[in-house]
Amino acid sequence: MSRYDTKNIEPKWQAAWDEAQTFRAERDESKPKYYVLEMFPYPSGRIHIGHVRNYTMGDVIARYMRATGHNVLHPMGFDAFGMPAENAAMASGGHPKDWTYGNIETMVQQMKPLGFSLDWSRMFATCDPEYYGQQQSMFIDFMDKGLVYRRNAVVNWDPVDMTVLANEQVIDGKGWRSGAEVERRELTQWFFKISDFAEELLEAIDALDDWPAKVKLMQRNWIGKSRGLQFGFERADGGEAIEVYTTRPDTLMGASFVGISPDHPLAKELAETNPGAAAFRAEASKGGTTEEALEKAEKLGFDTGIRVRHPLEPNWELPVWIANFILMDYGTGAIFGCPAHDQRDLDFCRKYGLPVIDTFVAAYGGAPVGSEAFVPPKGETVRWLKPFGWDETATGDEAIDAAIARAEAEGWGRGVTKYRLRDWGLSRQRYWGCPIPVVHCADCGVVPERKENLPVRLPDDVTFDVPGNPLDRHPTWRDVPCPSCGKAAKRETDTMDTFVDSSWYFARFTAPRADTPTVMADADYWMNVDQYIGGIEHAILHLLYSRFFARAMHICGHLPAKSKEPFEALFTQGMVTHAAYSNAERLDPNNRKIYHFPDDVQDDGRGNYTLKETGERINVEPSTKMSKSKLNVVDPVAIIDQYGADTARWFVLSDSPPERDVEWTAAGAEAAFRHLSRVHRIASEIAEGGDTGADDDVLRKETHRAMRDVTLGIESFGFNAAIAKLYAFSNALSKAQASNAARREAAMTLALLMSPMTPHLAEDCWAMLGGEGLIADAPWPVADESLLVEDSVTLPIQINGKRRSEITVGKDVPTDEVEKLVLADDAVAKALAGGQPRKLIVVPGRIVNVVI
RNA sequence: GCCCGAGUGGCGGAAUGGUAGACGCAGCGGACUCAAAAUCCGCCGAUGGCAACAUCAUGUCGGUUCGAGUCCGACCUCGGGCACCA
Repeated sequence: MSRYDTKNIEPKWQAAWDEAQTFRAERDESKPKYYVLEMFPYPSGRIHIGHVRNYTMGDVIARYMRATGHNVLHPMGFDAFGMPAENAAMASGGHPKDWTYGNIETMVQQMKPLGFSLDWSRMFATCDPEYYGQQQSMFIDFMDKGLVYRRNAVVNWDPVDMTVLANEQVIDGKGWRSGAEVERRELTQWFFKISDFAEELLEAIDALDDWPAKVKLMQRNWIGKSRGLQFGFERADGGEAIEVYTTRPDTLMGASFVGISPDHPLAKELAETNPGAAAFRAEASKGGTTEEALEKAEKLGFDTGIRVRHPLEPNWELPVWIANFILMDYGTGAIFGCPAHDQRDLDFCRKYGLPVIDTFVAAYGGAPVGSEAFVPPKGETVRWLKPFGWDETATGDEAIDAAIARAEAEGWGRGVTKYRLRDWGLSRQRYWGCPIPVVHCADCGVVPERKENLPVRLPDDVTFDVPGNPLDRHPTWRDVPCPSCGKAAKRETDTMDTFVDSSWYFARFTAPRADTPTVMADADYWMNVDQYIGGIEHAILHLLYSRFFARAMHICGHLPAKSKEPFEALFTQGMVTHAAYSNAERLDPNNRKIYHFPDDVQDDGRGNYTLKETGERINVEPSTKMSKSKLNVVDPVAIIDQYGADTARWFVLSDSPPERDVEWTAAGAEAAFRHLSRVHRIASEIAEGGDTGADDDVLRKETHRAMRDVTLGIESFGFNAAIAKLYAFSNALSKAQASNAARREAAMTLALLMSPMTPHLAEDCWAMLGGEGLIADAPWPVADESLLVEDSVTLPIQINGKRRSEITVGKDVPTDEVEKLVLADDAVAKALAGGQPRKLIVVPGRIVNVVI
């Protein structure tokens, strides 16, 4: 009998697939195409067990689709630009390019033993000049179509290192290296006009039938369409009116101040002459730029002394405050505050002694606002104290419409639709990214590079010994002639956000070596991505940017119209977690937890854990996100070495539903290996021949049920459920009392059904059992419906909703027959005690409920 | 702070509004063995009971329904995102 020797089996079948070029994707009009894509990895240095899970899911789909007659495209690449490469260069002195390509090489070598059905011939990295050069070419196309512009925007500025910081480099408002308090500073930056597409991106979500509802909801909320009133507050001093936007114009009679952003033009103007305003602006500029930082910061205000007139009551004057919580990017950068119906405004008014005016109360028994603002849903009917154009009782929505109607009728305001979605700032003041292909000329202004000069390559001779962007201080790269007039000019030194790189890689995979961004015939054949798989953390930005990019590419002729929504179906998978073990007896000198490697911890079998070396007690933190600092990272390379790739693949799919997190456990991996060994043993026993009985029909029914259940599991992304059925089928097969022919047929079916998950094992079993050719080329088994039909069905009987008995009836017994049988049942008769049921519910084929 | 999810035995989880706990892990018992490993067989939510069985049980509290893990409302805890991490 042959042994389940993964170190021999797995490389053997990988070589066989390579030899036959099984997974090479070529256009073939005779078959339906299927494009399956997993979000490509960042080349961090080693593959992670989370990658194994992500790519295994994609591989199951890819292999299943191949088996069901599709021409499958399943490519792989690397999202290779980004900060870690520069950080590594700063930390250990190498070059980001060497670091990145070295990591890619390592990761490819780690991925190949996993046996994914990838077309490696299409691989690229976004830092390849052949890729980013095409991206630069598209950037110029986007410029031509008016999809790109420059304006000022705020960045995190480290005043000590004199450099721009990413949000993750700002820790508690301070620069990660310098420790200096971060400032918000304006810089001229490049933007994509994604906001022009806000309505289209919102509406098109409705048609994304195979996207998770939660992702669609998050995107809708992110785009944030709102209807409100825009109007100007006339200034008492005759200065220029202050335009405000509000989604609650119905609360106008409760206004107690007008607030403007510290970045509002009026605030800037005041700061020039008013030292108090200047000081407040400086104070408000401290801290990071994230919305979270702004929201959580203490709400501060500065009374400008300016007064404005209330639009409905000209004698009513409101103070104008500069407030640090008002965003210049949203609406007009100015609001009116209504403390009675907005908690933030209420806190602000209580703090600065501004009045609180109720405009509506609950429909019945409403009390005035105290320390909590009254903010009912807009659809709820409330009683108005100060209506202006609607009834005393009305909903918020009705009042909002009426307020807008009155403002428009009287000519002092207009209803407008706004979106929360802001334009996409793509400038990064960093080296390791795609250079923005423009030149700044004193005479011609901003001039795009000539396409024949693309790619604008990153220079190799750079150093990272001082903070800041090396491109800025690289004279021979930076100083170039103007592409238009030829005079001395300077290259743009900003590079592109790495989200740009990942916003079109899926399209590039359809023609990865082309000397244009895409080739229409290839894009038209392979697009769209039929199944996209990745982490929920990309639910908003990456996916929204990609949806925008696909539209922009279509406008520039790089994608067909059907690809405006490039991802037909989306699946968001969970993380792989692992218990972390922290020392329960001591902390490190900084009062932080001390973690230990799983191998250094021992378990007494009763839930008590100790450190092997010292016997110290250990706290187990289950299901913890893997991280180097917690020493709970599982290395796929070690798992493959110990158990083989198929065990790793099987385990990451088996233990949890794919959209949820899965916890890696050593015992679970061991169990997976034992099961795969068992399947191999069963197949090899059957291959040796011999009958165990004559119940062929029983086994055949089991076999076809397995076909149905596993197929359903794969198609619905219920991989864990499919695997549970495969366990059950394996058990049935090993116990089957049947002829060798029937067992061989069942075992071959088992191999076929397992082949998407454990392809090497499946090939080996297939070969042992006399299967023809590669199982990777074999068609998917289809269940025979006639073998799935059950002759009789067991119905549970509930009495008042609690299960009390059951009856078994033929599958076609009519409902009135079932009722009679139920009433004759001992438990039912006893419960009825001679009386009649109040109600008798028969759900055919499912359940019976007797209501007494 | 705002937006979106998730909570079921000792553990991972299963369950088109219809028998809660499939399948796996751990544990317990047994077979095989000189012994062990491997393998095979059985038991396995809690409480009470010899048992039949009964009661409780899907984060908490309420609601809809003949029937709720599943639908609705509120809350608690954990996780993802918040526009320069990828």
